[in-house]
Amino acid sequence: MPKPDGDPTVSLELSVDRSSPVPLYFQLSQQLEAAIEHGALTPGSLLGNEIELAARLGLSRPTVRQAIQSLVDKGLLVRRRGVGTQVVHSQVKRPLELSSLYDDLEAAGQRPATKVIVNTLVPASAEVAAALGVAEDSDVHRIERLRLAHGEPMAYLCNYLPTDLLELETGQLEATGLYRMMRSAGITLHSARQSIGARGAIAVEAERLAEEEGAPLLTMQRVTFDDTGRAVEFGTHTYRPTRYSFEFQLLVRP
Amino acid sequence: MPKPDGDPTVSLELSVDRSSPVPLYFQLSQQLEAAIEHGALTPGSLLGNEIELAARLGLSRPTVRQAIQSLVDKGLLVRRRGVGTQVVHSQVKRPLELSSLYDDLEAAGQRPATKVIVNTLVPASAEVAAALGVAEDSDVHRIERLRLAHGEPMAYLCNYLPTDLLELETGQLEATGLYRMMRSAGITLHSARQSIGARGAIAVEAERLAEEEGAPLLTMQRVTFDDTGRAVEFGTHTYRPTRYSFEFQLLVRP
DNA sequence: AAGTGGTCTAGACCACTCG
DNA sequence: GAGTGGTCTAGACCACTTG
Repeated sequence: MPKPDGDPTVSLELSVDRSSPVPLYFQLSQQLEAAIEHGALTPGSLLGNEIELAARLGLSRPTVRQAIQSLVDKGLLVRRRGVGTQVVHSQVKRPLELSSLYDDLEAAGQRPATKVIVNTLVPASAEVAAALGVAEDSDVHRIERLRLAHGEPMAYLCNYLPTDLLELETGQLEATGLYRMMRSAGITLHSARQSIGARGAIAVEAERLAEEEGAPLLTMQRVTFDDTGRAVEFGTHTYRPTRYSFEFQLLVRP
Repeated sequence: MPKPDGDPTVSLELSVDRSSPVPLYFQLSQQLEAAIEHGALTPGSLLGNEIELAARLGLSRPTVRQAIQSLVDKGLLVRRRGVGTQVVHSQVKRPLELSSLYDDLEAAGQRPATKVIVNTLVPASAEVAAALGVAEDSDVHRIERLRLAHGEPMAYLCNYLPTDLLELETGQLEATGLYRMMRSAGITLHSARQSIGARGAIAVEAERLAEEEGAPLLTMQRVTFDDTGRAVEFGTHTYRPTRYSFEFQLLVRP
């Protein structure tokens, strides 16, 4: 009698606090995620059916489904009709979900060291104006930062921002990071349009990054939008490929 | 009396077919997406409240919510409590969602021309064995392909696959593409772990891509997993950065 | 105060998978 | 045939935003 994979029962300590302001489905999904993360729910194991799980927790089935669905969307669980819900077993799960690509978005500037080289207002070039959706030659913030790791330059970041969004203090930029500052200013980030490429370093880039002219560089351009569709940031970044690469996990949409 | 933005009413032809096997929420989300795409729902316009929409269509509110939620997940709509549901206005919406990164996953090989250079079995190296989760020196498929655009080489793709998954006919590979073949073989793709970087071309790479030695190349490595967590493909790709870059849209998770 | 989305319930029937 | 997830209903109360 071959078991499907792992343990079909769930003898897990799950409970919800109805007096908490945290939604019930969210409490459940957090507990399940934690159980997966620290191994209480092993890869391939079945979760037990939704009805029984709902009964055990005193929840309705839709609430339990909502919790499970959020983990399916994260790629941690897989549902199969007629079979059940299983924990995905993918090698190296945790550390790879939020990696550099998103990390840049989430915690830009959080790295060991970031040095602000330029923080000024400039008239928008045609390219910048088009990206940010502002008038050409109107003033925009221009920030240039050097990111260091272990004392070595890793990346050179050049960003443009509209002037009416937030204050950009150099000290805070180095301590807090750009994206965190935008969030604190009440900006709700929604999406970003990215382009990743490569090219040989021109003289000034080579000097900034302690490379030689013509050395391969990894490049990234990004325009970030808030939830009203307004462009809130345009960035042109160059990375030393020996020190940095983009690593991330991609979920295939069903 | 300043309107929030756009038209707060929805005078749209929406209807569902209850005799169809297509789920009601999916019928609705498709119609809404189509309306957004061809401009019937303009960016910034409000969708009208869920209750009224449900009543108008003869659906329950949860069903309408499910339809709306799927479009929120795609980044096409934004919900604000106390306000309503609005169409996001982001510049260039359609063509950028499925771009090269996913395109590679979805339709690899669909490009103007793909030439299969190598299609053979080889013993797995340590790196390949680790990526695919097979024993070292056990046989694996090795495929090398040259991708051309307008007669010029654009990328060189080297892929490894376990032997027990599918047949790999060279003709079909050139006509259909690797990912399509995997799907046809009943493999449900789930996620991929990617790494994008850059480096100078070594001699053999330079020759393949008609570049010079040391020229900057864009590189991508990927391991793809099916929904059981099994590694189904490992690929090492090199791109000519003057002909190819990775472009994609990133949604910020709430 | 009115209107919106956010959450939740307690059922129901169906489609699919598997033994 | 038994068990699973997939879909759907008709309500309910709450939290938040806005005028």
